[in-house]
Amino acid sequence: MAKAPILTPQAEDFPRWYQDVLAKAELADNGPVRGTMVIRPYGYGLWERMQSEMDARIKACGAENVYMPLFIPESYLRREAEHVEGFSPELAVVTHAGGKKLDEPVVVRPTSETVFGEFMAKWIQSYRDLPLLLNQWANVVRWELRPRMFLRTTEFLWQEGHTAHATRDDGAAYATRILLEAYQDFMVNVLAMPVLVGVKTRRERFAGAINTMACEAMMGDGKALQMGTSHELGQNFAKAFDIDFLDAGGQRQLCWTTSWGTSTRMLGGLIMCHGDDAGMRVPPRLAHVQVVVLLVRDEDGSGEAAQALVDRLVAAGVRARLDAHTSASFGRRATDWELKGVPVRIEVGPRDLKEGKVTLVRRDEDGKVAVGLDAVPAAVAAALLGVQDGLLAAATARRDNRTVSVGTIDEAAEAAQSGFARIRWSVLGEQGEEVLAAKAITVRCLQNPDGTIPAEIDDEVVAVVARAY
RNA sequence: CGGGGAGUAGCGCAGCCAGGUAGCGCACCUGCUUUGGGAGCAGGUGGUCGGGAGUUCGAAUCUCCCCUCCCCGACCA
Repeated sequence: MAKAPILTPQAEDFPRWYQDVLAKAELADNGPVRGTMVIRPYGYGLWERMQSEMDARIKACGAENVYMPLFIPESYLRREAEHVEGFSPELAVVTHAGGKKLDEPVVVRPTSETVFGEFMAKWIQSYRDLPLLLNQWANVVRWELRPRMFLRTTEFLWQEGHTAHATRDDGAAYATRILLEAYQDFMVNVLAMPVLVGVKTRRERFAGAINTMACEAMMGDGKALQMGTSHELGQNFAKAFDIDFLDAGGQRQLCWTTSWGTSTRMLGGLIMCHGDDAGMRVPPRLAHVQVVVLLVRDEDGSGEAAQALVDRLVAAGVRARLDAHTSASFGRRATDWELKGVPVRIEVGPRDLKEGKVTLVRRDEDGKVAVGLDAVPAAVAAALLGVQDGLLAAATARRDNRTVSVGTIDEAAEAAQSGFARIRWSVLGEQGEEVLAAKAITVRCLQNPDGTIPAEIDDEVVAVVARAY
């Protein structure tokens, strides 16, 4: 008798599939306040790995971590006109505290450009203080009208970097460096997501920025997800917060600032990029559980053998975990680990052990292979590399198969129903962008024909358009 | 805010029209048999039926008021 599928099949209802994965892989629950979420241990473990990998890359780019307060005076937001206009509709404002009405309302940070601006102004006096490269890991709140778990929640976790530079070129170079060396490198090499990089159109630009760059990924249903952004803020915030310095010639000058962020949204992107009808598929370099050793049944010393195998793998630097819950059936446990997307599973039972073997299964492929006990560490290492490459190759193939180059706006609208469309920006233009926006299609980024970030918007520049989350 | 639905066990739902003191599936607990692909059988735990008022001998069910949530449209990491 055919069993009902564990998850709603992707082809039947992709959003429903996504919700099913969140619940069945024990990633997150809805919080009690609309738009909030409770991140469960398995989901949070993935976020911690993301933090760890991203943090190392950010520090390699020279930035240091700080912590700024959750509460911001409302007046700060008002100092930068575009910024307040962009964010005021989604602010959470505290008007009462300590049992009385506050003289000045306090906003819960939606992002921290303003507080960083205020304090960078204090800390920067001389050109010798530049560049000032700061980052923080924090929660922020934006009162979203239509929340979606991980993708758009009222409160989310992120890192936000804020830097100040002596020249426009230096700021632009740093914003680009973060986008490429921290963000793109992490997304491609750890998350196995082949993100596109490019600049945003004026319509899609961050509130208060003079240039916004982004990493854009394609999800399993062909829609786009912005995975991270890096902004040149010009001198807008420097003007608003008096971030200035004395240059080598003793002249007072305004700084050029940047900001850049990636969030728990990446977790949603990871699920929708690699997941299949059996659940998540977590790339090994990210996975906090890279290998699960599944004890089939505890007989004839198989329990001890499984534990010894886990110990050997851990000693070899593999993030391995033992599943010895033999009170649950084999099939149930195998299914549960597949839902969680653990890259490699090793099945240990008396039948194979009798021949000195165990069974190895890759999450990204069908089929199992028998491996001699002594050969397990090498086989695991090879399998982990294989899954990492396999996931990136599959995501890249899908992105390329579902991206078409078109010559007209109508063709772009048609192509964006199932994937990405590439159209010359000189053909589309801001008017064409409005036409597509009416059909819920947006310009995800502008690129050079070879996929690099354009230094200037010339006739060669290509717009990548798609429906987006 | 505009339009459409729904609130009954942890989750998913039936019961409501034709009032009689709450039921099904999953989950959970106990026992036995199982365990190499979502176990089976038996027994069991768990609900002031979103809140309040009213009608009635009696309300999940009928009436009124309130609250909340979800889905579809305009913003966003």
